[in-house]
Amino acid sequence: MEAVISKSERTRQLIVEKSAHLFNQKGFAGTSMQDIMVATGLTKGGIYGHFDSKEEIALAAFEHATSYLIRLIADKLAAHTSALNKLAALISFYRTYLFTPPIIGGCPVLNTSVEADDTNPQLRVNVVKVLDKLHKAVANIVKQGIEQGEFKATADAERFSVLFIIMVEGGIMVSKAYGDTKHMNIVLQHLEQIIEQELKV
Amino acid sequence: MEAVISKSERTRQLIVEKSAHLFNQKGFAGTSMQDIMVATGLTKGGIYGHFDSKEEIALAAFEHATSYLIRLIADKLAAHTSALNKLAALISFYRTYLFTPPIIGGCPVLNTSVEADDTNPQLRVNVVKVLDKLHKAVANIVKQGIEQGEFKATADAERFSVLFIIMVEGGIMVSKAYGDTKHMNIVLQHLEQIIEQELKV
DNA sequence: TATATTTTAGACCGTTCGGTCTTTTTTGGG
DNA sequence: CCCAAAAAAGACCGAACGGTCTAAAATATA
Repeated sequence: MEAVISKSERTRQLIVEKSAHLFNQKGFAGTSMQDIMVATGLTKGGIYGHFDSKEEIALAAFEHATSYLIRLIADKLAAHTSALNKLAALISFYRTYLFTPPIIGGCPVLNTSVEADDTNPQLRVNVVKVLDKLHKAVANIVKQGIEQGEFKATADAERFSVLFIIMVEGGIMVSKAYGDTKHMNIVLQHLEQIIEQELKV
Repeated sequence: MEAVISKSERTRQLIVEKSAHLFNQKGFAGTSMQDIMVATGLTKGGIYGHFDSKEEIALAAFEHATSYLIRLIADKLAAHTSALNKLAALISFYRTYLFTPPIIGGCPVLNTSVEADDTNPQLRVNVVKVLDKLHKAVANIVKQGIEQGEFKATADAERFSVLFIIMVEGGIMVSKAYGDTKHMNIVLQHLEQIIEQELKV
């Protein structure tokens, strides 16, 4: 039973994909329907046949961008069974993040959060949901590491996860501003140090 | 020789102050001249008599917001001579940051950086300049601490400063998204731990 | 291949955008 | 208090905004 993708569905995905990159670079307010028309090669009618508003496109684009990122990360993690290796894979993922960003324009969670937190409650809620997912994913790795005897029983999974996310997001922001991965590397190296000193048995 | 502030200068400052808050909450693209007109109580003519474009207002607003923040921080630091106390004052400053943000809408450096890095080269350059100032300020405290014998001679001032800025900015972003200072507190507590373990003699 | 249905084109809508310009008002030095 | 200079008002501009709607084209089913 192969999933037959209708023309409509393909067009919808095209709009979502192209918009995700636009919103990630120029923001919601900074992206016009004209931009989306040019990027997709569609006209107004072609776009509004699939979405009721620009806002609806933005929500779908954020969902697309973040679920894609989460899938990428999940794939990286699935390649390892050791918690230590999983964390190493995560760090390696973010080390190449700025060189080859999966979605152009940096981190959609960071970008959307900063733009939406004071202006778009719906998007803000969705940002929090993604942050929660990431948080649980990292914390679960640590918990698993404890169970597997790789990490100290006293290791604080929640705390490490919060530090991890904050450092990665902060690192992306600063490195992107400078256009230099130096800062990102420093922070990732520090995370490795925390793993070594605070987590590992 | 008292500085006599002309009417013109007072109006200009009003525009800059009000705009700084608007841009910090809604972003550059998300703030309209109409918004600025309402916030200042001025009309188009009154505003464009002082600035040539919305962009020029944004540049002045960013300069205003960041120099105000830097002044606030400098004041906090000036109250102490010990490097340890200076760092403690800095951490205390950011602990209350989210409760009582000096400029509504979070951190102007974070907000402007995220919006401008792909869209506004001029603003991006100014963001980097402010980040450099902050970086040097923090690094200098550590260097001073080394000279004063408070910190280990091997302490890496540059590295600590990078970590400090990244953690604070990341912490603001995440805490603001959640609407909860929990994450900010975790990261600040971790910074205290770094000071304790890596800097202090 | 005929045809009902779905999808897309693109003209069109009212509104708002950033910005200009002339007129009126306010300011402040003499 | 006068009056030249400075500042602010607000009507106005063309362009761009998000969104609608009908006609045309493409699609999918029988």
